[in-house]
Amino acid sequence: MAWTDERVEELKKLWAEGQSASQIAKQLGGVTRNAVIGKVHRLGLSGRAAPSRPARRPAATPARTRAPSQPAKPRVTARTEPAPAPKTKSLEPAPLPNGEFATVLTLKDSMCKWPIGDPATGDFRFCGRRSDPGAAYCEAHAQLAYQPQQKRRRRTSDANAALDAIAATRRVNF
DNA sequence: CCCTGATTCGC
DNA sequence: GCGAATCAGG
Repeated sequence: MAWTDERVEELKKLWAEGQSASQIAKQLGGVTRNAVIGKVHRLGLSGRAAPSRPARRPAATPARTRAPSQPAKPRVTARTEPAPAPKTKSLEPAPLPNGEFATVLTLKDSMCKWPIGDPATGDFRFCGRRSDPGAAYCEAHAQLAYQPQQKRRRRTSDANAALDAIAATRRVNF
């Protein structure tokens, strides 16, 4: 497509109306928005009302130095920090027989060993509820721990918190 | 990721 | 002169 007088006029009109380059390109057809922008600049009509974004330019930008041979653009994208903190919520409170919470020292074989809390911050204990001797967890936690593949499709936030706690425990004890 | 205009430069 | 590629930013 060539820039005939008519097309140029249409371009001027649409540009004056505040249409974006891509919109104009679409209406004119046969050209890309880049073509439109390029033409607009050549015609010397860049600035407009400001229908879209003002977006000020540093002007003196190193600009692009056409580098077809350039391997690739390193451009490091802001990295997201790993994990702030385990921060486990005690979804499953840890009741206790006497007045203390079950700790690694008081944990009995017949107690639920479901970890609760963050070992790193000290507020950590085990569920401690009754569990079948030899069984790792109480009935409630056993259900959380041993979920059928099918139902595990979507973990509950409780289960996730618990798993986090387990991971944290291992980090500390090993 | 969508979009915007701005710029450079091979054609 | 043209416009793809690229940039910088919303």
